[in-house]
Amino acid sequence: VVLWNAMVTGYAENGYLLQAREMFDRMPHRSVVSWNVMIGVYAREGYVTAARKMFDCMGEKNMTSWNTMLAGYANSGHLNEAKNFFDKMSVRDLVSWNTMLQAYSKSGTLQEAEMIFRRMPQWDLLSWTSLLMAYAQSGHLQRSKSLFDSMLERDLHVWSSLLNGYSANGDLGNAKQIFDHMPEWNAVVWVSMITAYARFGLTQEAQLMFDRLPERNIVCWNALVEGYVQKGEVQEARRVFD
RNA sequence: UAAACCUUGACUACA
Repeated sequence: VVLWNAMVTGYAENGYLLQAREMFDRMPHRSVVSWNVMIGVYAREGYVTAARKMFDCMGEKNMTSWNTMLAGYANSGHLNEAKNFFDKMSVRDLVSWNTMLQAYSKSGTLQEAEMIFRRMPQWDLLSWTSLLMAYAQSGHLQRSKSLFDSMLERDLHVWSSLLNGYSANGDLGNAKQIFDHMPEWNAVVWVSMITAYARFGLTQEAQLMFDRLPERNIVCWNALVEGYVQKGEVQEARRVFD
């Protein structure tokens, strides 16, 4: 059964939704995980209704089944369904709470996010990061900063969320400072920084950043080109593009 | 048997 599950997952991850389903149907025996996989697959591909059907059809459910379905609603923008579903859950673990918290953070409803955060029985790094994100995205930069300062554990996601709050709100000075104080960098934070410069017209700063990039992926290039385009420096954009 | 399969977090654009 484990091997079958792995196969189904493998098909789905490579975009072969139909083959995944066919595999699932052909399985001689299905475990809870098999059903969970299919629910996740459908939800991720945007077929939330199909996912829900599977969820209702399956017999024994575990925590992951509920969380997968919840995430399906949350990540496809069905915030109300997510909330209803969440309220119906008789048992909620940290993942359930984090999923709901992130859904609210992403949707910019800061108050709901805070409410969830307060109601949670426990927190982990993801919970704190999500709240930080909620503050950052809604422009409450001082709050995100003090939250950051109170955090003992900080991984790249935490740094990146803080940085992105500054850059998205045009506080380039602080963004740069955070960037310079980071213990390590990856493509995401570079792009965040480049985008910020580009968006606010500092194309030469963006270019400088870009030149310092250790590794460049397509997203980095897009960010730089976009900056030139927005400023109307079409020939520069073209140069980069070529 | 804390060994193999499933669920939650950061960046650009496009859609």
